[in-house]
Amino acid sequence: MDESPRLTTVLRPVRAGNAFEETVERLLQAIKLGIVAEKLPPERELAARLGISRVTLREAIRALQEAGYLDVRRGRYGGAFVTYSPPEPGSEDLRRAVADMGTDELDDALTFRMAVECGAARVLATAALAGGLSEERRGELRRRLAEVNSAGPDDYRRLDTAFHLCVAELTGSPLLAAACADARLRVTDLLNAIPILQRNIEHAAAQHEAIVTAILAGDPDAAARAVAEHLEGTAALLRGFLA
Amino acid sequence: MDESPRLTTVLRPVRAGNAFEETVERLLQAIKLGIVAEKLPPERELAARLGISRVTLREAIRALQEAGYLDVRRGRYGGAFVTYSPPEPGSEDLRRAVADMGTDELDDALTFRMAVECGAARVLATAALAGGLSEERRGELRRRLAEVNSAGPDDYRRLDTAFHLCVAELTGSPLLAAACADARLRVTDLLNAIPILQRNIEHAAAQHEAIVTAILAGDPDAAARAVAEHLEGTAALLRGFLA
DNA sequence: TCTTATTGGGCTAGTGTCAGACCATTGATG
DNA sequence: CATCAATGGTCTGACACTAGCCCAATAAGA
Repeated sequence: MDESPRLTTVLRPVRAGNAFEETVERLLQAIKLGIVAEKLPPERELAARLGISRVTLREAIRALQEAGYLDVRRGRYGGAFVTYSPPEPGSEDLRRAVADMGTDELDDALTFRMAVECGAARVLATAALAGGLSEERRGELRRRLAEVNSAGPDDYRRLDTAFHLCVAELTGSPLLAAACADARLRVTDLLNAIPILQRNIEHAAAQHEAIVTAILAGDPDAAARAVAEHLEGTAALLRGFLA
Repeated sequence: MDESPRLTTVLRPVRAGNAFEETVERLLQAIKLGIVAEKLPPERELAARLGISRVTLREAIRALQEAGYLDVRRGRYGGAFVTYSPPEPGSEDLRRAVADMGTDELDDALTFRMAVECGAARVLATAALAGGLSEERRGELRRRLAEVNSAGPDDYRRLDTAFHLCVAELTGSPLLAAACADARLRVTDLLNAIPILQRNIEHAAAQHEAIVTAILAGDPDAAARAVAEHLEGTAALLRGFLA
């Protein structure tokens, strides 16, 4: 920090870029995270969701179409269909992705993710402790866990994302959910560049298990620790590519 | 959540409002938080910081001037001087502020703040544990603590804000610092509506002490617990005005 | 008293973004 | 085979925002 840290923290840019760029970014993230698996919502609805005009949205969609992420078809039952499958990763991709990002930005993203996800798990466990977690919500958490644990290599990233976001969303705080989604998005490209090894999946499964157990048991400290341990594995792997 | 939670989380609005509104909001927050104590930076510099044009910034400044928050003077050594002191709070103000916000939004803001601040404290304590916290940074934390503990009623809010933000900023993650600032901003009006009692200050001082002790000792769980306990006090007070 | 650097005040031309309306295409369904 | 609802494609007028430039005021310092 140059001068007064608080000043640069609060007097930071009010917008990240123009509406077009932000929209492209957002849609790309939704696609890469597998949140929109088949096709985007209709333009009119999507524009309303994103709080932008249809014109701007269409520009973004066209950009993604030209980049090969979408196939747009007209007429009833038409729409913007997702044509994207994560590329086969190689260590060269990862090195390039990390290099594109810069080490400062990477550290920032990883630290941010660590904080918000630990915080979310902690909040959720506290809610469970106080009896504020309905059986229905407990069930959803268990279901997401089972899904990611039984996932094959193709679905793994998507279901892993769904599991992590689920924890944040179950807190009932849209702000917190958005922060966790944002944190995840910032490392998506990096994660996609890491080969998915069966050994890693099994390792992660045990950690996911521990997270859910701690949350359902209403143990905030254990929940945060479990998340921290889980994320530290990924972080260490990524940071290893900086030397 | 209506349908797919993940969809509404990621496909949320890309911008909160127009540039003018966001700028007014941001400046107002900087003023109310006491981050700009005397006067704003020169228009040209401030516009660059906020990533907006000078025209838009000037509109925002004029709005704040007309609302009585700023006194703008021309010429060298001129500028936009802060003319604002937090009003004497009364319980009526608080009830109105809470009512203005709505209980869902309040819960959201409080949950979000709990998560990010606990997360930040946890991250910082972990860094301390790993020896990643220089003596200089430890000193700054202690200094902020001493400042807030020796503050009078007039300076209390400002120094309390500075202390909390300091924890987030010492993690070295701008994203995390911004999230904590944002979380704080969302409850500023409510906090300002609570009368500052000497008893509360002393109570908070002990909790601040516990937070710093846990962080410097490198105990992540204790640090998060201390923050949680501290914030829960405020949250309970605010939530009490909902019945 | 004069100079000068610094700061707010104001203007213009150009671009980005929006809301809303209307057109074109498609495929399921009667 | 004709209809029609849903969806993308296109246009227009209005407003928001920007970059860059120059002017006006002010107070410290020569």
